[in-house]
Amino acid sequence: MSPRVSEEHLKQRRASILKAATGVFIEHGYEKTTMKHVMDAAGVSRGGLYQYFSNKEDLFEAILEEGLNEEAEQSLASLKKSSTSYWHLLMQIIFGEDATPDTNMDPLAPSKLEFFITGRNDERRRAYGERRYEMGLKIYADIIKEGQQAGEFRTTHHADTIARSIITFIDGLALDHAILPEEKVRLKEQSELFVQYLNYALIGADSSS
Amino acid sequence: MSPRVSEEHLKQRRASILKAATGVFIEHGYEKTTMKHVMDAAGVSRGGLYQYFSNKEDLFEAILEEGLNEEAEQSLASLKKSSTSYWHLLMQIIFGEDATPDTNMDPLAPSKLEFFITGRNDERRRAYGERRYEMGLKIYADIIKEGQQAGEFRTTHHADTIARSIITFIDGLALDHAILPEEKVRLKEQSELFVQYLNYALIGADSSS
DNA sequence: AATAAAAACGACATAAGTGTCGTTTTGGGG
DNA sequence: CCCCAAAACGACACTTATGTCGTTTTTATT
Repeated sequence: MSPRVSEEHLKQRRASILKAATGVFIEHGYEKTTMKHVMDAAGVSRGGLYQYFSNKEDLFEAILEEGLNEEAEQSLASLKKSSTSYWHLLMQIIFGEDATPDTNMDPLAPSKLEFFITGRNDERRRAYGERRYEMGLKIYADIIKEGQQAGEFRTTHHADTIARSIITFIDGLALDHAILPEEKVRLKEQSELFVQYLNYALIGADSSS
Repeated sequence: MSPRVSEEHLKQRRASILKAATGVFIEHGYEKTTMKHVMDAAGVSRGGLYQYFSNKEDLFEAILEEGLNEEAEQSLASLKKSSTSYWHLLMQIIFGEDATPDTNMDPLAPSKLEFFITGRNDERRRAYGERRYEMGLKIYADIIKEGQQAGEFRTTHHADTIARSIITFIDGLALDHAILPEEKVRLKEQSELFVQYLNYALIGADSSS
């Protein structure tokens, strides 16, 4: 009675599968990728793959979960550097470290949209999507509320409504970006305009930065 | 040599299939519906169905095309009643006849999103999506430009960028609405906030209507 | 080295959907 | 009333993906 098998290097294998799978999902999208694709990309057999993940949905959720952890860390890190202002903090969370609209997007975003849209009639998937939405919503809403309490943001609008609008806008951009070629979306211009919008809703002045 | 078969009642059958298919797509979404579903819903045999539509994609595009015609008519009709103002016209096109944000959404919208997202790697589908995007864009952009030329709208922003943002916002709402339950999206509140901003961006005043 | 637990493998049985094609039915013209 | 083109049918062959399961290979412990 001793754990005769390998140790925590199961983690490595699992991670390697997850990494390969991520690449596959990025390339083919959620619906179109098959376990075969993942097997080939990860260099693992059918049985081997199923030992770690019982199906595609399970696999994809594992990837989502990973991303969630990273995000959580990052936003926490940002929060700690929030010395400047709530506005800057908000920009950081939306646009990343440099707090400025750029042309980068999560390459997995299209697959995520697929995952939730095509699964919208599935009880479980729907509930999962809602949980994630709530989490994202809370992050934005909390900051806005704090900013309002600190007097930095005006209280003309409900923090909640504005937070929802942020998500809606980001989702819209992700969607358009998934479907249309780079040139047609104009990520940067639209983001800048959106920042102005936020500035208008939160501060009221006309200088966005 | 005489057209021995039925006459324009082919149209009726085609229309009836299309109608049934629309219902199926609304219920199951694009990816999940099968030709079998449509066959059953339309009360037509496999061979019969394939006589009218060579596959699911063909079928769905036929539905899209139908909608496009209706839209074109409607927006044209609206255009003719544009006596009031460009602002009102814009609101009408975005929110429909009564020009006010409500809670209604195209029930087929989720399936449309699916169709274009899952097909984003398909040359043909992608091109089709882009064409539709351009069409929508043009409608908004033209009105905004006209409004600017007429002096009703200010020219602070490119009409094009604003038009793109309108589409992005609508897409975002459609996406969230597809995934989340009614209560969580807050269609109305979000739309009202967006309208306020549009008003601000196009006119500058703070009274939205 | 021996060994045993379990990790990895891959063939297989199953399931589901697709598009075709030969046959049957139908309806309008002769 | 007959006829035949084509409309409608539905069985079929094919394809593709899934998840399981008995077998083989590792690998850490003894």
